[in-house]
Amino acid sequence: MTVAPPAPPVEAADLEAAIAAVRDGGLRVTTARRLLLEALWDAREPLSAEELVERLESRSDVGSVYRNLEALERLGLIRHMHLGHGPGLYARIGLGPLEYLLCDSCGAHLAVEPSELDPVREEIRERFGYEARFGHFPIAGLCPRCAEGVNA
Amino acid sequence: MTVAPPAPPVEAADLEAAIAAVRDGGLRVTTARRLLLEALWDAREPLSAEELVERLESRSDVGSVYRNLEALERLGLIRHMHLGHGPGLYARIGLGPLEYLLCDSCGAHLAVEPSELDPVREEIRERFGYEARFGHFPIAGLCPRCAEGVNA
DNA sequence: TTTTTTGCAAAACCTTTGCAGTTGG
DNA sequence: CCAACTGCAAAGGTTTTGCAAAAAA
Repeated sequence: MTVAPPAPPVEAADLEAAIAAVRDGGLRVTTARRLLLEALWDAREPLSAEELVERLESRSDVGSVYRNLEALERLGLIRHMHLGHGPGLYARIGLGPLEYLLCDSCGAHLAVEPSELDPVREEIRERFGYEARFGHFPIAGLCPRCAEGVNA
Repeated sequence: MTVAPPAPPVEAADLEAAIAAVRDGGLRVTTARRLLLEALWDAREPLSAEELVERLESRSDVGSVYRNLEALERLGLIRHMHLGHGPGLYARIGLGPLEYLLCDSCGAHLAVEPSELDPVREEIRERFGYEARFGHFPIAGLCPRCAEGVNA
């Protein structure tokens, strides 16, 4: 699981477009890849490699899934994120809001449009020169509910 | 490795104070714990469990080190953070700046005082109600150098 | 003595890799 | 046909856990 997306993201409109992008990328369109793409394009939220394997009903294996996830990410068709501890989660580019806030205490996470975080990003850019991105590692902290509670 | 510090942080002024805090916390002051505390109090930067074991010169083992790190964190004497992939890093409360910005591309990280991030935190609190903390999971993105480069 | 803690070893969890056989183009 | 890809199985890195022996109070 590499850290930075090695290619500019590509939002494939649908499964067909994604398959075409695989072919255009010089990769072969195999059964394992087609099924993985289907699972990713059907998903309503980011999924772990293991969850994806389950959805493949043993028509592929973990090793191949990881290799293919990496390949698809290199093509810029999908991305992965780390919402707290636990396995990395994968999603097609274009699935829902793209950036996250995570609660360290209860694990809840809030998905938001990047534009909503632009003021925050701007503040960070001005002060530190960093171009912050919260789609891979989220903003961590306490959600409103937990911030009320006993927790510090 | 739990996510949220289960006790209010305690800045132990020195090793003696830390040892006292362990005793006051109802835990026994064992050789393994004393050595671990020494390593943590000698450290100039956050260390992984494995690095700590090395510094213990086989006078303790990984299992005990993890158990004791968890215990010390529960007491609020130390904390841990995740700077990118790789092992978690542990540091005594009070060691250097407390919050981080991490570069997704080159892995460099910038440690800053919490007060420097207060405006950012404020922005986030106003918009989302989250109380953001960047001492456990850092702000991720691109550092000034990498933001210049080819990388997106 | 009693309870906590240790060291060791095994396992759990997530991910990567080597390899020989299979498949897409 | 042949390079790319697959499934399997083994291993890698990090962290957790069971247990009998050891040590703290």
